[in-house]
Amino acid sequence: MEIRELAKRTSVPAKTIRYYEEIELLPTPKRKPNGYREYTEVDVDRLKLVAGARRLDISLPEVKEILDLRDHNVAPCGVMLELLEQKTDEISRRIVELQQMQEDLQQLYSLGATFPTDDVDGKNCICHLVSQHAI
Amino acid sequence: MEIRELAKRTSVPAKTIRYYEEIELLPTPKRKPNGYREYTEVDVDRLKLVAGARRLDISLPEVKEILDLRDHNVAPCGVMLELLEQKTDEISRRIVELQQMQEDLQQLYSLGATFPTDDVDGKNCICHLVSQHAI
DNA sequence: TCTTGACATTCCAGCGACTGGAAGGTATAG
DNA sequence: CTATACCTTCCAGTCGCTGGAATGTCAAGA
Repeated sequence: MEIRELAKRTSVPAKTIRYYEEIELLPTPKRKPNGYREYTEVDVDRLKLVAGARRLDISLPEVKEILDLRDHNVAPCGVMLELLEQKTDEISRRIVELQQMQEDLQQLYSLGATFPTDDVDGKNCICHLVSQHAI
Repeated sequence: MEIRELAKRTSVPAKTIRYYEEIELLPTPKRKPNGYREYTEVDVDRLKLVAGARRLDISLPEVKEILDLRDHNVAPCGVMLELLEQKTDEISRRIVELQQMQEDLQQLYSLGATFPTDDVDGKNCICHLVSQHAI
């Protein structure tokens, strides 16, 4: 199949597929006589793994690690499990961060909304509150 | 004051200050006879606003918009309030996304943990689950 | 006076994960 | 014959810095 069909079957844009090839995440495919890339079911499988992992916010270097194991006939399941656990932790932390930021934003908003909105950076301007918003 | 002190007083690295100048977020400062940048309290205030906004995940183009208003003696408070509200919404959405991802990860993990970890991409491999993990 | 070290300057390159666009080739349908 | 819908390559841009090289400046200590 040509790149367009691979793109369709994996929901990965053709542009992105070429990019993955460039960074050696996907092997250089065979070419048709006209120079077009030609893919097989194996490529579909491989790219589906990449796409699934990306949806789980697994980075491309991490995906590469998994694929490299598989390419050397080493089962990557153990590494994948570890990775998923690690991602879960990362995301938990990120959620906490965002919730904190959410609180900060809302607090500033409530306070700032009581101020006049025509103050060019006086002390009663929400901009002043933002300036003072420390770490 | 020199760049080092401005950096210290705003907790913004000197490198970042030069970068902000390059993208015209900060004005080109006066130079001392030796070519070193020289800053004043006005610069401290301006940079504090930038830093505060960045901590609230407000993008540099958005910060620029705010500063441009202020530079033209237009009170940016209204725009800032809108921005904070918008950021709150964005972050809410992001939190929901991450929570969904968290669930997905945990589900895959639990299921995958029951599989053998020596399967080179058979159907009983967590990698297979990841491949099938649709949007 | 010399040297050391801690600053300063500029410029260039890289991160991550694409995405857009230009310039050109190819295949197919009307 | 042309329109269109693909394909190809290559270069540049996004965002917000950050690192590093090469070079200059300044103050303090031996």
